[in-house]
Amino acid sequence: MEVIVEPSLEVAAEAINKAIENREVIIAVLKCKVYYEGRSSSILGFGDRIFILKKDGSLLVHRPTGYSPVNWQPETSYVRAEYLDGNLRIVAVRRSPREVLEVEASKIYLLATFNIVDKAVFYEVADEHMIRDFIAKNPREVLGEELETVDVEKHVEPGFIDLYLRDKEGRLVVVEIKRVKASVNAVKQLRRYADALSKYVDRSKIRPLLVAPEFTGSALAAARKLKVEVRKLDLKKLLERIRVEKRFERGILEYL
Amino acid sequence: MEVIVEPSLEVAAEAINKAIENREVIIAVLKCKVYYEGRSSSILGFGDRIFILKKDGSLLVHRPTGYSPVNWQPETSYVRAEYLDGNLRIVAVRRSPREVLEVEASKIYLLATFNIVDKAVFYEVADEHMIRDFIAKNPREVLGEELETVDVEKHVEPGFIDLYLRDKEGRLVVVEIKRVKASVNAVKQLRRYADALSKYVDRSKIRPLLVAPEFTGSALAAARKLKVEVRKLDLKKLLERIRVEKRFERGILEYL
DNA sequence: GGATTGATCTCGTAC
DNA sequence: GTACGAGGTCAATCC
Repeated sequence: MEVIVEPSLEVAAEAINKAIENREVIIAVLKCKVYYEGRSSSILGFGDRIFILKKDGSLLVHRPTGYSPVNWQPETSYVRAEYLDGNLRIVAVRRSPREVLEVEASKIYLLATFNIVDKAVFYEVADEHMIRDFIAKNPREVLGEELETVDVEKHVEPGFIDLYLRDKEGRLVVVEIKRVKASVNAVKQLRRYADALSKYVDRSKIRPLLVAPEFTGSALAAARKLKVEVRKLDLKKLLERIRVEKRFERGILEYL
Repeated sequence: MEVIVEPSLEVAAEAINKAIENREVIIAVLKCKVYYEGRSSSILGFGDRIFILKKDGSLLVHRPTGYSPVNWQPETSYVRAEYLDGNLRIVAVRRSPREVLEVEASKIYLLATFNIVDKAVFYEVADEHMIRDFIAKNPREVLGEELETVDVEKHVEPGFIDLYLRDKEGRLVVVEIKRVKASVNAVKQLRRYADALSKYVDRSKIRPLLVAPEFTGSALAAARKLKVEVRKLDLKKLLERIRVEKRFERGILEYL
C-alpha cells in the first residue's frame, strides 16, 4: 500500500506505472479531462473526479454524484501513464472492440495504490435460476396446483423455456418466470416459445404460463389476447423459503 | 480534504458521519462484509474492497477486478456509520424501492473525504439521437438514395418509429436505426411498426428499412422472410461527419 | 408515480 | 470468437 497526498504529476505518473506493473489497484482523486473514442466517442472537460484502475485493467472515472461512471473501460489490454510537457496522461486501450480512453490530469489530490485481495463468494438469493429451481421442486406450493416437472431450461427454437411441466389433464405447462414486473415483451416471448412447441405438440395441449411478482397493464391485456395464463409470485415468501433452504447464516430483513 | 491511513474503526465512523453531514465524497479501502436486501438479497463475506459514498448518497462497493460494483445503492435517502461492539457498520437505506445495504468493516486501510466539484458538460457524439437527426438532415448521403424526410420519432401504436421518409415513388420509408449490431429482435420490432402503419397506408406503399453498422445472421434471415430492407451504416464515417458538424474541439481518433 | 427504450450497457453462458 | 438473455440493470423520457 502506498498513499501520496498531492503528488506532483511526475511522481504520480511514476507511481501509477509501477502499480500497473505490480497489478495493484490504483485509486486517485484528481482534476482531469477525459476523452473516449470507440463504440461511441465523448469529451469531458476539466472537473474533480475519482479515478480507479483495477487489477485487470478495468478503469472507472466517477463524478461526485450518481451510480454510473461518466467514463470507463472494461478490462483493458494496455494502460500506461506518462508525464509530458507538464501534463499527466493516462491512456487505456482495449482491443476488440477497439476503444481508447484518455485521462488528462492537471492536479492530483490523492493517489493510493493497493494490493488488495478478495476471495469471498458472492451469494445471491432469488435470482431467476434459484426461483426456477425452487418452483421445479415445489410446483404445488408456488403455483397452487398439482403439476409434474418435466424439464428445466428446455431448449426450443427461439430460445429457452424456463420450466416445462405437465398438469393433471396431461397438458404441457410452459412457464416463463420473471423476477421483476412482467411487461408485454415477456408475454410475447412466452407466446413465441409456445408457438414453437406447437410444431410438435397439439396446440390445445399447451398452456403458456407467465409467472411474475407483478404485471404491467399492457402485459395483462396482451396475455388475455394471446391466451397466456398469468400467475402472481409472492417473492418475499419465496425468498424466505429459499433462504431457509440454503441455510443463510443470517437474515438481513430486520430493517425492512 | 481529509486523508487518514489505517484509522481505527471508531475514528473512521466519526469521520464518515461528519463527511456525510457535509455532503462530501467518501472513499475508503477496507476489509468488509456486505449485506443487501431489497429487490434481491445477497451476502458477501469478508474481503478487501473499495468503498465510495458520493454526495447524493450513491454508494458503490467494488472488488479488485471488473467494471461492475459487487454491491451498490443508487441515491440513498439515509446513510449512517456506527461503531458498536468493536464493529463498524455503514447502513444505507433507500425508499422506493425499499432496499437496504450494510457494509460491515473489520479493517480500514485508507479513508479519505473530499469536497470535489465537477461542473463540466459531458459531450457525447453519435448516440442514437444524433445519428437519427443527421440522417434526417442528410438522407441521401447516408442511405444512398433520394428521400424526403417526413417525420422524426413518429409515434405509432406499438412505439416509436425512428425516422419516417418518402421515396421518389411516393412510398413511405419506415426506418429503424441501431447503433450496434442489429439482432432479429430489431427486425421484428420494425415489422410490427410497419404492420401498425398499414392500418392507415396501403401495405405496398410501405418500405420498412433497418439501418445498422452490422447485422446478425438470424437478423438477415428474418429480414428476408419478413420483407424488411437492411442497410449498412458506416459508423466511423458518420461519427467523423457529426464531429465536424458539432465542431468538436479536438479529434481523439489518433490512437485508432 | 408507471411504462418504455437505449446503453461505450456488463456479465454469464452456450455454441 | 458470436449470439442471446438476465440484471438489484441504470438513466432518460414520456405519460
